[in-house]
This record gives sequence, C-alpha cells and structure tokens, in this order.
Amino acid sequence: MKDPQQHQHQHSPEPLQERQQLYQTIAAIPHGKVASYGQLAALAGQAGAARWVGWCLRNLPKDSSLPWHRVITASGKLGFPPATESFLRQCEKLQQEGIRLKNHKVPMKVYQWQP
DNA sequence: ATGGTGACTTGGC
DNA sequence: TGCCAAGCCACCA
Repeated sequence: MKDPQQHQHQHSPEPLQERQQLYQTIAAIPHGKVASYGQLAALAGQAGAARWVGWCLRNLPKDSSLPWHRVITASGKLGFPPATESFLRQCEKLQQEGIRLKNHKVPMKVYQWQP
C-alpha cells in the first residue's frame, strides 16, 4: 500500500479486553515474586507498552483484589516516589510476602517472576 | 491537531 | 552505580 494511514478505519477498538488480559497476567504473579511493567505488557500481548500498564494500574477499580504491589520497574524501584503513602503501602505488602527492599529497591535477580 | 503528562524502558556516558 | 535523552503507549486539555 502506498498510504496505509488512509486505510485505518479502526472502528470500535476494545481496550477492555486487553485490560482484562493484563489483569489476568498480573493475577498470575506468584506470592513472593515481582514483575516489571514492561515484562507484564509483553506477557499480556502488548510489548513495549510499559507506560500503558502503569496507566491501567493507576486506574484500577478501588475494589480490585489484583496484586498491584507485585508490579515494579525493571530496575527494581517502585512506581511511586519514596516517602509517599502509596510507596509505603506497597513496601509493607512486599515485606509481608518476604520481599526485603535494599535501598528502596527490590533485588530483581532474586525476586523477579520467571514464567 | 498538537503538545504535555505519567505507577516505563533502554542505551550511552 | 547513576543520571539523561529518546522512544513508547494511552489520555486529556
């Protein structure tokens, strides 16, 4: 095709289903393990959409029981700035699962989920 | 349509 | 090890 952009009719996309796929992937992270945003995006069929994963978690329903605390950055840092309420909540939940943070970071070599 | 923002990632210094 | 610039994705003003 000469001009593919003109042929994108993209009628009703279904981001819902893609989000469900992501939720399912996050729910599969075992207790005591963590996964990175990018890793989860790829596993959910959305490679390269790490920021989208962050957005989904940000907009997670309040009543959701998803283990959001097991999702961290690829470098082992948490998604929140240190000393924030959310940061502390996540810290506690991780520690409850036996995950100890070193200098505000999770030792990925040890705790990263490897499906 | 365009530019800015964020619970990101990767590659180079 | 750590900071920065680009690249990426979805959303919003």
